[in-house]
Amino acid sequence: MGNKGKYYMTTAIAYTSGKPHIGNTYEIVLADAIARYKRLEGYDVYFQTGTDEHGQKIQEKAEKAGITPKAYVDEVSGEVKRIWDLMNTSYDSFVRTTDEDHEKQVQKIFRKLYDNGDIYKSAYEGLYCTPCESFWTESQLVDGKCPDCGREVKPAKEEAYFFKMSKYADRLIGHINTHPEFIQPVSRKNEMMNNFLLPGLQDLCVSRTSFSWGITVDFDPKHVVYVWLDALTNYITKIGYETDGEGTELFKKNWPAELHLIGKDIIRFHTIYWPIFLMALELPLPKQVFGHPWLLQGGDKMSKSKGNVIYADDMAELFGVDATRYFVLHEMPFDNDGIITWELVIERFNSDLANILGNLVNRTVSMSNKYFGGIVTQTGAAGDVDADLKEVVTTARDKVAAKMDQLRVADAISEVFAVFRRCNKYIDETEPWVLAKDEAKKERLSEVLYNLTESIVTGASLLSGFLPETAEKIAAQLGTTLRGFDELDRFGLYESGNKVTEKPEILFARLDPKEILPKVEAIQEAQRKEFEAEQAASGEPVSDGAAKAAGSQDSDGVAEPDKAGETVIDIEPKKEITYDDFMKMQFQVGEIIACEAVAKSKKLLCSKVRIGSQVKQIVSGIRKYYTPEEMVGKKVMVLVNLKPAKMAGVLSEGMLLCAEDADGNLALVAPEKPMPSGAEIC
RNA sequence: CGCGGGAUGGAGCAGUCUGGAAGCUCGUCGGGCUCAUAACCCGAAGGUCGCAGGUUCAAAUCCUGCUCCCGCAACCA
Repeated sequence: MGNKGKYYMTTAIAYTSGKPHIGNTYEIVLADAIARYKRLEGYDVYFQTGTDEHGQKIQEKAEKAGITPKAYVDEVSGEVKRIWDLMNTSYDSFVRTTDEDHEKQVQKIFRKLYDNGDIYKSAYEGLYCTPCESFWTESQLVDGKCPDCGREVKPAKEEAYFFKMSKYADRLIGHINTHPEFIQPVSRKNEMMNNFLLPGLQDLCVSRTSFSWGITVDFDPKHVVYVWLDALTNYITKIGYETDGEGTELFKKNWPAELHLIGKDIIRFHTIYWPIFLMALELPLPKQVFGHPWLLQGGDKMSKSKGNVIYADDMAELFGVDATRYFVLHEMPFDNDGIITWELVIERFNSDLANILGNLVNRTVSMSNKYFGGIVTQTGAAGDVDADLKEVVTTARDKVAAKMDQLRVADAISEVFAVFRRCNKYIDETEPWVLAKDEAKKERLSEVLYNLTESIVTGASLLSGFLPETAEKIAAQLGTTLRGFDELDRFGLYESGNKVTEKPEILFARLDPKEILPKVEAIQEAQRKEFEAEQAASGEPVSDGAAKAAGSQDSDGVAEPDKAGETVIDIEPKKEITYDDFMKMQFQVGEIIACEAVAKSKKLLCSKVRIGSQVKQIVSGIRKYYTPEEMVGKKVMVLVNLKPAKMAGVLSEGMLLCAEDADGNLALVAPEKPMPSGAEIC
């Protein structure tokens, strides 16, 4: 295999806030398919992935679970790695941003940029939401309130370090314009240019003081390095970049990267901030950044509480690893989001893997055994249809290569299957079972089976980057090994007289949706239970909660639900309040005199509530649990003096109080004995 | 007017940049075949390319306006 040079590629590092679902897993499978393919082509590939483990969110999650942030990320990072390994991904390096060498180097990078004057100390001014501990800009606010929680924000100031983005903007614009391949797909390039670069870049805040779980700024320890300077730099630190030296051989060999593979949501950071950081460090820029689309769950948003999250390990258990890889690779279009449902997975499995591929291998091997005792011999007894078969087979490699060069992996895999489809057609055209009845046509029959076997070996070799295990299995069944890239445009390399396996193993047994879907239901049920258990666990006292939270993360999605505490749930305790705080809130009994669904919303009901002599309009997110009809006439507990707000365009002047269980099911709270409308609740 | 993405036969998508006979996979129906996992092969039906205008010899494709879905982004008063 000729060496075509080095190929350094990375994925985004996965944020360790929870177990990655199939949408997250897509990226690593896509990356692996590219890495394996590039190796097949003859590149010296270095493939890096890993986990991003710092930040406020993780600090909070760890606190909630009652464990240290490090223990929390160890757990989740392990889970990520487990799934990456399960999916048979051939990464060369799995990095963690909590690795000591990375942290050290990030500190040095931060200092270097500061010493160079690219980073300066200033203050972050903005509108601050105290409960959310977040800054917002004027434009992010919803109705002048925090977009996360809807509460009031107030102007605030936080000391922070900033990076002078504007200094490098012109250079970056120049680079993007002269390197049209830099941002892929190209539609993203325009988005970046028009929305961010051309209007003028704002300086980027690169430190935080509001939380501590991060890499400390060593010369100003109350700051931690904010995510982008921490996370993006893994691409250089973990191959051995040194701020004050040449770096390791690995670094010198591999930087700049050929490809950063990322989700479309973080294109901005990889095509604007990251290149600018590199310019500031006087390093060359990566060759290409590809922002892939997302794999979305059909219809509903994925949510653990609904039990409809699809995880790679559940899929692998039901369908196998290669089938899971096949689905995500095949179903994902190039620049639109893909859709995944269990039904679609079953359909694809049956139609492509079982029918077209598995059955082809099976029938071919069976015929060789039946007619020639498994011996495949090239006799030279050619037929009219052979030429077209050979044409399809020997040109497939370059078609796949053309698609892969554009990173159109789904199209590339379709090109491989075109070979298998052609083989099935070839069987029909040549009718081996007819040839077998005529002793005089024995040589032709042998040639037909040889051509088929040869074609399948080529197809399997092309498939090896996408479905590595299956490709190996096919080669083994045909009594041979997979071919190198240089051999794939030739025909007739299968050794004549070779013997195929006597007992062909079914590669993909057809699936009956009636059998699979109940299993899916069981998985979803287990997921809901697990979610409940986690909710319960996170409210537990610290000592107990730690064990439970860790344990639940360990599970593979079909964990036993927590059987204890059937009807009891604990929630996260809030801060103690004073009696005065309590007295600020006015609760009264209200009678619902009319109620209707809010047209623009799926969840909201709009009620007219009589409270004493006045009537208030109150919007509540309880449509799932109450019909408008059954609401009318109820006497319920109302928080009366809540500041009115608009929801889905409808004004709401108070709040109906509900009890909520771990699943989020709601029940209205009502006085236990009849009370008049307007009665104070105190 | 927050930003962005989408709307193409029953389902999922390509085609739109660079205008020039509506295509792919699945499903349905009909036929063929029996080596094979009720698989395979052939054929057919099925589409006002979201709506309304405009540009053009010609529009799914370009322009303008509109409607509906979705994401950013909320399991929500």
